[in-house]
Amino acid sequence: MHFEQRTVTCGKLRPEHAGQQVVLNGWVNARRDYGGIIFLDIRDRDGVTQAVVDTSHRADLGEQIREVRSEYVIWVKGAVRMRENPNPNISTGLIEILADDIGVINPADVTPFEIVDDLGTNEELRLTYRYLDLRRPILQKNFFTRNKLSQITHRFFEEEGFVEIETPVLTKSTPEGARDFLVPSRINKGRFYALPQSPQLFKQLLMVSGFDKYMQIVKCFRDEDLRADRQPEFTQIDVEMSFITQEDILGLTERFIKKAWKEILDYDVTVPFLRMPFKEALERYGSDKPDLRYGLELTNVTEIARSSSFTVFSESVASGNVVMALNAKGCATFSRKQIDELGEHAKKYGAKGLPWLKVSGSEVTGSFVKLVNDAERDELLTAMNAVDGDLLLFFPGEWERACTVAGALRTEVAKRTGVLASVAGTYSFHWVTEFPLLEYSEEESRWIARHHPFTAPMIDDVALLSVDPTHARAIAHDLVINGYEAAGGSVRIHTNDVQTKMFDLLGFEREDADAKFGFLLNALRFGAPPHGGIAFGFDRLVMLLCGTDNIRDVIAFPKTTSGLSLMDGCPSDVDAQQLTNLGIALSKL
RNA sequence: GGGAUCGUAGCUCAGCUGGUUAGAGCGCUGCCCUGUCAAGGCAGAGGUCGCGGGUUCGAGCCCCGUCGGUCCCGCCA
Repeated sequence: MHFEQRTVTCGKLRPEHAGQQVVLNGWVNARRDYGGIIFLDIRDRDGVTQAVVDTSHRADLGEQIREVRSEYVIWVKGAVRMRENPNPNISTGLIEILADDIGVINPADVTPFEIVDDLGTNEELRLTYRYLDLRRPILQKNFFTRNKLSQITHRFFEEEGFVEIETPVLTKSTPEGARDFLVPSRINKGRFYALPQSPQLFKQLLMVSGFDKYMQIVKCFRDEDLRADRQPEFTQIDVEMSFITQEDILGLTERFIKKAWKEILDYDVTVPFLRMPFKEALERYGSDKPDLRYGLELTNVTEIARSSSFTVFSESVASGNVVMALNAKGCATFSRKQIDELGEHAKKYGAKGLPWLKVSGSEVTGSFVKLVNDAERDELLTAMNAVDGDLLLFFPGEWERACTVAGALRTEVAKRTGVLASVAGTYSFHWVTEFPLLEYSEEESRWIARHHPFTAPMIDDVALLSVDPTHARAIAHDLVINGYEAAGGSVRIHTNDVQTKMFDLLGFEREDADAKFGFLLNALRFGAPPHGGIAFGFDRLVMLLCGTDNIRDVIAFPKTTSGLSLMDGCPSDVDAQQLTNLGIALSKL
């Protein structure tokens, strides 16, 4: 079809262009037809410009655009002129194009949903027609932000002396950590590549090679269940550096985040970030990635509970557990039903119940108020700074579990009371450090690495490894932004003997460790420099910068929470011949 | 692996304790209209109530199964 090529995009024209002859190309955003005069809003990625077809100006044009409807691709030629009635809502609202000529480049069927920003359409349909969903300006904006962060990242790390090196996508399956996506090998039947969960070992090997400072914006793959902020394939900014201490990694990260927030949001980030040991984060906020934009801190009331006449408390403490507590400020107005809902929420996180007290005027009521004497009751109130109107929630249980449940309720209370909404548009950045190196897996009856098995223990805690591994801390660091784990990393083990010891501790037989990680253990024998690094969740950073809590809003073609792509229908069946070539037979499902 | 919730017109939804011909707004189609930008007026088309089975005289509604979306727990070194 004939079309005249644009001379300008749809967001550029301003009053100073009045009188100029221009050509626009784009999609019809809206048609407003008055018979003798027809308005067409033309949209491209740059904006929207109004074109006017005036039949008193060109009598034939009305017929020419008779069929033109929303989402037709058209061209319009005409002169820029000032509007009689300006539209303050769009950047080109002061001007319009008086059409001298106009033509259809490509017609469009009626779209399954309207291409507007405030769309109520369900995500299922949007993902099926993702290419139409992506026409919406609000979504396009996210991808311009994503691109901007990508460019800033490359620029920043290059200026800091980093070299970007690509690591393999077809790699070796490793037993620790997330489930791998497997790729069958045709040439080596019965054997499989794994898609990388992260380039962890490769970047460490690059340090052994002497590249000193490596970075990569890289796709990673984890075959685990999805969430609002988790996709099976996602993008990381992967960073590793040599001859450094943890301080160097934290400092570098702070400079990077400060630059990104400044350039994209013109937001001044204060550095250095607050640092909080893992234990403190759990104890005060009930999470290893707490949202510090608001308070609502927890209180540990274990010592008061120890001698409580409320046996749920005293027996919990007697068995070595704790009692954590949350003062839900101003929530005494919650109905019995609302408190029950909080109880249900607590149960999801493994709580058995949710003891509570309510302070209304001089009266204290609650689920266990009759079981404790006034002195103990007042002691609890004092410890928690309770005043009239407060609702107090209690969480007896094993320390980490109790803290986690309390933390989940802290978030829930912040949501319900509007505290969370009140901090929208603000940011809190902090480090969580001193993570436990190991945790005991009841399921596997062995120690497993909390971060990963290549994380170095804190110098002070090396001696603990052989006597009290539970309390050994790692030189690890998570960057938390608004309650999201935005980045995580560590200083790595760089000697063969410590790495061997670590594998011993994790219950690997020597032969087994050699078979799985022998290449790393070998590399550490040939002069590995001390090194460490960090990996940023690129998609999550973009989410935060775009102000969305849905990771699918910043990934062009995402999967649903069951791992399907509704648009192209993957994963899909394959031909029997393909399976034969790979030496694969499917068992009955 | 588990829990919650949703699926009715192209879209967003309503549809009572099961009861005649399943409704509304937007969109769509046609006509009218020269200053709108959520245009307006008039008229009209459009439904296998996700799918399969069951209960019942009768099912959008109840039961069982199944597919799919979303959110969460487990999981995510």
